[in-house]
Amino acid sequence: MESHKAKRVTLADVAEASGMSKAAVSMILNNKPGSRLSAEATERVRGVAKELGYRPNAAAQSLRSGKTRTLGFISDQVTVTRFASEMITGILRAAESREHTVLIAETFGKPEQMAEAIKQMAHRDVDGLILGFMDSRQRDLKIPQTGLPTVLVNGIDDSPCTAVLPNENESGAKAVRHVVESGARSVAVIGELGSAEKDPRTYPSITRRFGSLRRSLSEANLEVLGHWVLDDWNPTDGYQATTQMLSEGYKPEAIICANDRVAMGVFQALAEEGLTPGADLSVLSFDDEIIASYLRPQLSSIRLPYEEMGALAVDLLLEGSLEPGEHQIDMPLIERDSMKRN
Amino acid sequence: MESHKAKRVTLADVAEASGMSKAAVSMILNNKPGSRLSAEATERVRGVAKELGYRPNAAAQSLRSGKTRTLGFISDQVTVTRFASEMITGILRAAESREHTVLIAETFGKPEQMAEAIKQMAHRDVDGLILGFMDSRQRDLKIPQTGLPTVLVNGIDDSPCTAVLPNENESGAKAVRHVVESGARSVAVIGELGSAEKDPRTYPSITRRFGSLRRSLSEANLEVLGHWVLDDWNPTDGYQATTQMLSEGYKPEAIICANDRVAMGVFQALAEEGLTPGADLSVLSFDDEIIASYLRPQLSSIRLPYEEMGALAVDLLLEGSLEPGEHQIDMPLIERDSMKRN
DNA sequence: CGAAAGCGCTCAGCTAGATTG
DNA sequence: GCAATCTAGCTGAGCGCTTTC
Repeated sequence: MESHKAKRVTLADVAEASGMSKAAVSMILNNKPGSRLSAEATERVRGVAKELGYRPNAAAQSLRSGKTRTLGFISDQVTVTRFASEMITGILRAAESREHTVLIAETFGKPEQMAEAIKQMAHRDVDGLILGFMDSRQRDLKIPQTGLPTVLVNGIDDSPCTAVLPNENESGAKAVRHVVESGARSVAVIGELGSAEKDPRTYPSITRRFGSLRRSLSEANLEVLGHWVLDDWNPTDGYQATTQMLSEGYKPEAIICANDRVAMGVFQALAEEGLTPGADLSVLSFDDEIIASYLRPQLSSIRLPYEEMGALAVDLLLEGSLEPGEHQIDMPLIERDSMKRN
Repeated sequence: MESHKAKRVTLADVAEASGMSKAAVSMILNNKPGSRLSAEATERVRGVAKELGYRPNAAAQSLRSGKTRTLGFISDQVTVTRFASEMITGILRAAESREHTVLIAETFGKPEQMAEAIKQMAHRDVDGLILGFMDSRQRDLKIPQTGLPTVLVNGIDDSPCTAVLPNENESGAKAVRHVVESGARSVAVIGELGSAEKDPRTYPSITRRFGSLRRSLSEANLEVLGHWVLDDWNPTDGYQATTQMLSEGYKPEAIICANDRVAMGVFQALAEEGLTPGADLSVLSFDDEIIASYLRPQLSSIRLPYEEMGALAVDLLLEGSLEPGEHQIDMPLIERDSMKRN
């Protein structure tokens, strides 16, 4: 008679069924080096294990070994943009290839929940911790000092730590170069953020993006028709700025937008004036959100490489090379149809 | 002399430091009912635990208790739309309020990886499993029979199981009602999917959405100016269908779009003809993706309630009420500015 | 290749002393 | 004065696994 509860198969069951000791079975199933077990026994144990449907108990393994083969990912917000999703994908891919699983938590945009989330992860004894910041405006991360190996993604902190960031220090230069190569002679920049640059720590990405842009613009052989400063980066903002620019008589051959959402607004304003990106003028943007490919024509954009960033964070954690410092990842230019070839 | 490795504080340490037994400390820290320990002792133990920075070892607890307080979430794809993110958010919120953490995995769109992912979760002994399907076209889920309590979100399977779905059986009716109430006399439906309805199991949502639409349309006092069947649901498809419709001379007072991406294309085509949604005619859509609020004017849409779906899945799992069957969640109408008031 | 010792924790069961009838 | 009952806590076994010896 079987017991009522289909008890889970344990190492001991396999050992008994195969006439071996638990130790031997353990060694075989983990193919430990240094063990000299007969091929015949190895074969037999493997067979029995499979037949019985043996599955090691992770809790027991962790308890014994002190390693959980688990990574923790805490996001300030699993937002609505593609960014969180791609970061998760990158993390999952990298973690899987190293045979780790990932625990996920979110602070729901409330910084004070960070400590709680980290405590949860510590309780779970994750082997490493990834802190992802979607809303990169956040400041004063208040990262509790656990002993956990930690890497920040898309965020920086005052305390020395390992961080992975997009290479915004080059992104503006890349944009300008692309515009120059397209043959445009004049350019307008739409979307500089009014408050953003007051505190570089608050908006590191934004500050760097525009810093790079401005430096490159001043060196390039381009007539700069002005910067339009916005309060926010939504389509409406881009729409209004563009409408105003057009009404003031400016006719730039190229427009560089702060991001794709403002570019969407730019497209709308342009359309109302009968202007078509890619044909009448060039539009280039940053981020490469999903809407970039929805626009007509499709928008060329300099991509935020979140998936790569997530993957790198995992590699850093599992490679053990955690000296404090920044790792910058190239932002690739995604060429689509919004640039006019002159 | 302290040992070199700052050994982690265990229950035994707290017990010793407070002059109690491990059992007593365990009871106190877990405030077990039925135990009658002096208030004084309770106080003292709590104090010592905090002072020492005691943190229970989750692996040991799991091993002993057989419960991991962990839920597994496997997604077929952590896509680029808002859906996966919202589902995760819902799951995280619900799980947190019940003091569970969540392990996440993805099949990267490869159905054959589902078995592997589930095995991972089983190995980790999750207390429950949530299978999320973003790409609801998937068929033949091939869910390995683990003994794990499982709920499907946005997917159905041949085997009897608990599933959470959006209430698409009413979504079409809701749309038609809203159009009728707006005072429109004629309507066009853009975006019926050619292949979708051949197999209701393959696209349950789509099939139901259009089933509901068609039933309601036939009962409503509306002139139906035709259904435009599309191959896919991207902006380009909506754009082309609308352009063609307009060129054939149709002038519906309202357009119902299969989803927001299609609606985006519809907006583009309308704009080219000088037609403004909300002023010249009504446009209503489904899903309420992020782009719905980016469009000009903002798009009214019947929302896919992914966050609620995720949360319900958790509740179901943790409540233990897992009879096979479907739980349908209302799809709320998000009113914005694309409906013309007649 | 086996025996045995735990990893840190929880749970059922026990006990020593204080209070009652 | 003594058995019965409480009070307040302790003991020990063992979860399933890995790792000396």
